[in-house]
Amino acid sequence: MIFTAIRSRPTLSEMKESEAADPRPYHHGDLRRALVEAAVRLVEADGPGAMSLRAVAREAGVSPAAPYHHFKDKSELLDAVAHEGWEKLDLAFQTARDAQTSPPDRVRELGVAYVRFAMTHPALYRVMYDCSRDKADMPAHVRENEESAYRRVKDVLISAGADPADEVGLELATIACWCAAHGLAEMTSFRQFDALKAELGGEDAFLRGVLSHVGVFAKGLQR
Amino acid sequence: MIFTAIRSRPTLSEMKESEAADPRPYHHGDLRRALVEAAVRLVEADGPGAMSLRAVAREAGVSPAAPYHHFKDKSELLDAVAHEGWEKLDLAFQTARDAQTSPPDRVRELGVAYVRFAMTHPALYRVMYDCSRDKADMPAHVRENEESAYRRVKDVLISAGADPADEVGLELATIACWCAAHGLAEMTSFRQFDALKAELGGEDAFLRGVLSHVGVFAKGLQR
DNA sequence: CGTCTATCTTAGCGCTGTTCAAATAACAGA
DNA sequence: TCTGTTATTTGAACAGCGCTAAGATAGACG
Repeated sequence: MIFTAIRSRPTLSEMKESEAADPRPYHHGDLRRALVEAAVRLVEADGPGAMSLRAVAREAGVSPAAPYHHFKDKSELLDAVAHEGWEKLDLAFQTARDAQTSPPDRVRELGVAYVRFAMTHPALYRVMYDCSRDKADMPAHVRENEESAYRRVKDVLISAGADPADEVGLELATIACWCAAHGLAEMTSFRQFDALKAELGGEDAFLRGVLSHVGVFAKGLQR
Repeated sequence: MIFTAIRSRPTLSEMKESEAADPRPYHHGDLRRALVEAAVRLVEADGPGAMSLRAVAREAGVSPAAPYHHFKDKSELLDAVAHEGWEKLDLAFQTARDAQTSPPDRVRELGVAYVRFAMTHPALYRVMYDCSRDKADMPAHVRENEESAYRRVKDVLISAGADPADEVGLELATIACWCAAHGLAEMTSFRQFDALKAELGGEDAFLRGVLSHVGVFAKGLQR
């Protein structure tokens, strides 16, 4: 068997003492994890379109049918990829929030961090949004991460002076934040703006320039 | 031949007196047009993912290979679909611009019209953006329409009081407008916000509430 | 009328997502 | 340690996809 050669991984008994997290790694060790990692690798390398289930299986060194015992669908695998993405985004958010900046600036820098994330992981970012958009029946764990990032924006807004009592206003402001950042994230890749970026002296200046038109980014919160 | 039965269309000689626009309609009448229309129909009906070239050919009543004499690629057909979309959007913009509203409100209403378009034609809207995003080598006619819509936003901003001399500022404001509207367009489909929409008394109120956080939408232009 | 060219078809390649029965590896209990 | 059960993986197969190549056909043009 080719397989025993590939699997230079811990056996079940060995795994149990290191990390007994997931149900049970069998033949492969932890194929589910391996598949997600391979998928992320392929998506980031060649774009979401190039990520076929068969290619992922190939990358992981298993047969084309193997993934179907860990994901009912291709879309379920993509959900897992998106999940990974939301976790990375949340990490970027934490870093931005903890940076040494005044609360109002912190709001804007959160926006910049968001857009920067989208630019650093464009394909992953696209998968994240396609997953969120396509399904009314969004899987719980994706929704969870998405809401966690959403809440983080809201928290920064509050710390920047938003009134937590004005629930509706706060909600609208958070959405406006997110909309502007998401919109900007999808636009920055357009070559059209290269000249403008140069004129402003770099990409960050461009981002800040656009975001400063959004009230909450520009001057904290006052409705 | 099945074919002669399907073709109850003007022959070449008949066409020449009505509209001699495109190179030459041969066997089918004007297959190129028929394919684009079929494609738009399929996209709007079943989403962009369901639009296969073969399905389009089937819908138009021709063989799977026929489209390749009018489009070198599937992506080229999608470009044509996107083109159709940008034209529709531009039409919606004209209507919004000509409505009886004060210039500052006109800016916001342009945003609302944009988002409404995206909600009315969600699949078409997605095709439009996927086309714009995917290619650095965006086909000229798509880019053209895109820029026409972009310019329309800028014009409304000027008519609302923006300083045409401040080119950079105007550009940034236009982009901010577009970003917020595009971001909002992609978010409104999220079920998450249904409660909030209800609380605000409808979708339009929700849209205006979010857009009012963007400086240019809220109060015309002052930088 | 014959020739020519654009248009369309038929057939086929390799790829995809997905299903199914059969094989295999790990575990549980004797 | 052997046995049966179950989770995991494979191999083969299906329909559908984008796309190509070669041949048929219909209209345009001399």
